[in-house]
Amino acid sequence: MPELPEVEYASRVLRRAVVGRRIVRVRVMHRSLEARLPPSAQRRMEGRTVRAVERRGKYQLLHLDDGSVLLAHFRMTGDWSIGRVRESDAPYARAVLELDDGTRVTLADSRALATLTLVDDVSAALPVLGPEPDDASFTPQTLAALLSRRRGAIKPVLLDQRVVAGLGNIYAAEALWTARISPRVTAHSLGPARLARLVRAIHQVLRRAPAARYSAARSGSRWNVYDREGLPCRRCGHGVRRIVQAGRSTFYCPFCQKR
DNA sequence: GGTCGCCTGGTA
DNA sequence: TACCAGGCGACC
Repeated sequence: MPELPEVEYASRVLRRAVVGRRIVRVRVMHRSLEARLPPSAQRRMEGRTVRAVERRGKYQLLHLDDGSVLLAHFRMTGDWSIGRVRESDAPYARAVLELDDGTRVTLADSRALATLTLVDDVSAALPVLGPEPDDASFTPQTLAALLSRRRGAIKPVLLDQRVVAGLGNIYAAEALWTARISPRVTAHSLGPARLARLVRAIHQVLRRAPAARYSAARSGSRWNVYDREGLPCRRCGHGVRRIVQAGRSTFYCPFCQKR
């Protein structure tokens, strides 16, 4: 999935295409999606007008005019493809919204892990999410409070959406590199100075993230540590290491990211 | 906390 | 052929 900057960009693309438009037809072309968005929900969406599009963490919320909300989550490989109803389906099309102006919004998702759910009560349906990284409430102090009882390594903790909403595997690694903090440090052991660096680093890596998809450029050249195993650290030249934490790859510089 | 499963595709 | 992948929820 895309992480926060990509989802933010996708939600803007979606907003431009759908707000004020009426959904005339819904199609679901993949079994696992069909289970989450059954024909009854598809029928219910047809004829509804999209009032607004919001983003919360990596979720996109399409507010419909009957009060229901379509929750979209891209997981690893989802994305919107905006086209016209008369065109042939986009590659990896898993679901389609056809709009009254002839626009076709496609959920394109090679791995088919993305989810669409129609809900009446968003707060009941959404998991608890931490602050948005750009929210004023995301500070070294509030982060310290959230980490105070976390005895695990900081990197997997940063992926916990209850701590901060929207960070994923790439930008968690990038932020720790920027803050010169080892991904293996126990979360609650970080003091005020390092927490301040971490908050600043999270802001910085997200702000500098390109809006479009990762695939737009080659990996290894666009990040400071992510996907750079064995390559020299861009800061100190020491070899970047890859370890596995909570089943996910972590890339870091064992020399200049301190424990 | 860690591990697995969900799905499918790209790459070594 | 095997391993890896931007996420996350269920399970121990």
